Amino acid sequence: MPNLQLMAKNLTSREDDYSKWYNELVIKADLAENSGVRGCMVIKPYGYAIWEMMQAELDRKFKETGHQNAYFPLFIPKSYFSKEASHVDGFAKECAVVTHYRLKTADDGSVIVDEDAKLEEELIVRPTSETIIWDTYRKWIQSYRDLPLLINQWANVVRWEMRTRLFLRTAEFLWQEGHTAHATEKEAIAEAEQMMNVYAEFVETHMAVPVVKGLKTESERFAGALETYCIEALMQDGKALQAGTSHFLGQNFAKAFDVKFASKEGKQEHVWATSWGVSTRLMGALIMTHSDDNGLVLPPKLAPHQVVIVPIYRGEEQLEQISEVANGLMKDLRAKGLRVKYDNRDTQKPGWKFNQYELQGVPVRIAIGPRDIENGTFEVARRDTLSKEVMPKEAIVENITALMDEIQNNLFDKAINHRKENTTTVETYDEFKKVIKGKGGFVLAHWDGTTETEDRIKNETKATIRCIPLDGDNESGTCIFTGKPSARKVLFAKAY
RNA sequence: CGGGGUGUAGCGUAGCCCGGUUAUCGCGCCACGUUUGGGACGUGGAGGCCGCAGGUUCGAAUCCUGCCACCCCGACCA
Repeated sequence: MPNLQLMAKNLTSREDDYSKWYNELVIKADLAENSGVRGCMVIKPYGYAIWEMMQAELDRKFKETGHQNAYFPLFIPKSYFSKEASHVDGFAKECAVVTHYRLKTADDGSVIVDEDAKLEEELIVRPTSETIIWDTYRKWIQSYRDLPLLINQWANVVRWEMRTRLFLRTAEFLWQEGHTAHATEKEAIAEAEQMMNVYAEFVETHMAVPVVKGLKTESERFAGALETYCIEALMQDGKALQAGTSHFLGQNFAKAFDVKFASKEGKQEHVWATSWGVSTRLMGALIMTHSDDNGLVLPPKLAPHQVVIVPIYRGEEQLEQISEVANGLMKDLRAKGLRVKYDNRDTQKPGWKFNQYELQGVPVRIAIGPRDIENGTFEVARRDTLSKEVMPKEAIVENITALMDEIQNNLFDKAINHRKENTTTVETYDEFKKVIKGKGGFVLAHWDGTTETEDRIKNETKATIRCIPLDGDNESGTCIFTGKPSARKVLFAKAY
C-alpha cells in the first residue's frame, strides 16, 4: 500500500527541499498566505489563533514583571527619526515614507496622488518606535519618582525588505516592543537581562523551542544600542533563527530626545533605556522546530485546539449516540481546562478529517466509532509520534491531561537532542569551514573579538556570530582565524 | 536591488517555439443518490478579462514592449 498520508497531503518533504516544505506547509496548514501587497502577508484565522496564544502568555508575563501596555502612532515625523544617528543608519534603507495626504481623480478617470497635497514634513511608517516613544517620554518623566517607566506596545511595523518569506521576513509584521526608562545604568541592564530571560522562558516552556541566551557582537547589535541580548534557536535544517532581542540602550535616546529627571540629590540626569521585542517571526521558529513531512506539529501549550474529537458513524442514529458520548467527553476535558473541538461535520469523511488535523498539527485526536461505544473505549492518536492507542473511557480524562504534558515535553526533548547533535565545537578554521559547509548547525569556536575577523569569516563561509553565549564554559583560547587570544568560544551559524 | 524562472477556473496543469472552430486534463466546488475505523463512488452541473496595460495582425493564451506579483540564487536585514 502506498503511503497515503504523504501522497494525499502532497507536501514536499524536508529532505527534498526544506525551504519549499516550509512555504507549502504555511499555506496548506492554513496559517497565512501572500497578499496582493508586495512582501505583506495575510495571517489566516488558524495562524492568527496561534499568534494570539503567544500574545496572551507573553502579555501575562510582561504584566507580571510590572509592565503596562500603551499605544503609540504608526507614523513618525522624519525629524524625530533622524535624531539618533546610529539608529537612522540602521533603518534608513528600509523605511516606507508617507509624502502626501490626498488622492484625486485624473482626467482619464484613474486615481492619482494629488501633488498639491504634499506633506510639509514626511512621515516614516515606523520600523520600530524608539524615536516617537522617547519624544513622548520626555513629557512623562521629570523626577526619579516617575521611574522606572515600564511600557509595552503590541503593534505592526514596516521594514521594506527586498526578499520576504511568510512569517520569517515580511515587509509588515506584528510584534510587541517594550520601552523602559530607568534612573540607573545598573537597573536598565537588569531590565534588559530580565526580558531576555522572560523571552527564553516563554520560548522554551510554551513553544518547546530550546534557545541559547547570549550577547550580540558589535556588528549584529541593534542600531542605537550599547548591548543587545538575544535568544537564538536552531532550526531543523541547521540554520539559526534569532527568536527575540532585548537591548540596553544606555543614554543614547535620552540624550537625543533630552529626557532628563531630577535625582534624589536634585541633579538633572539623563535616564537609562531599554527596548525589547519578539515578532510573528516566532511563528516561523515554531513551525521549523517541530513540524514534519506530514505537516504542522504544535506544542499543546500553543495549539488552538489541543484535542479534536472525530466521530465515525453510519447513519443519523449512530451519530446521535456517538455525539452524546463525544459531548460528554468534551465537557469533561474542558472542565480540566483543555481546548477541545468536536468535529461533527457531516460534510467531510473521517479520513479527510484525520489528514486535515494532522496537517494542522492538533496534538491529540480522539476517534469515536460504534466499536468504541460498544467496548467503552476511545481511539487516541498523538500528532508528535503519529501513534494510536485504544484507551478505556474510565481513564480517558486523566490520560489525555497527562498526554498534554508528555507531548509538550517530548517536543522540547526532541528539539534539545537535535540541537545537541548539531552543535559542534571546533579548534581550527579548517574544521570550522568543513562543519559550516557540510553538517551545518551551531558551531562553537574561539574568536579574537574583532569585527574584521567576524566579517572575513562571514564573507568566506556565510556563517555569522549568532551570539556570545552567557551560559557555559568561559575557557580562553586562541581565535580560529587569526590565532590571537580569545576570552571564550562564541556561537557561529548560518542564519535566517 | 542585481541574475534566473514562472503567471491559463479556487488549486495544480496542457496548449505558446510554428497565431486560425466552442482553451485541455486532474483535484476542488454545486445537485441527487449510495457511502463513512486513514483524504469514498456514481450520475449530472456550474465555473475562464489565458497576471495587467499597450502594440503588431483580418485574427493573439500564442509574437513584441512596458508594468505587476510570486518562486529560486546573491547583496541587506529581525
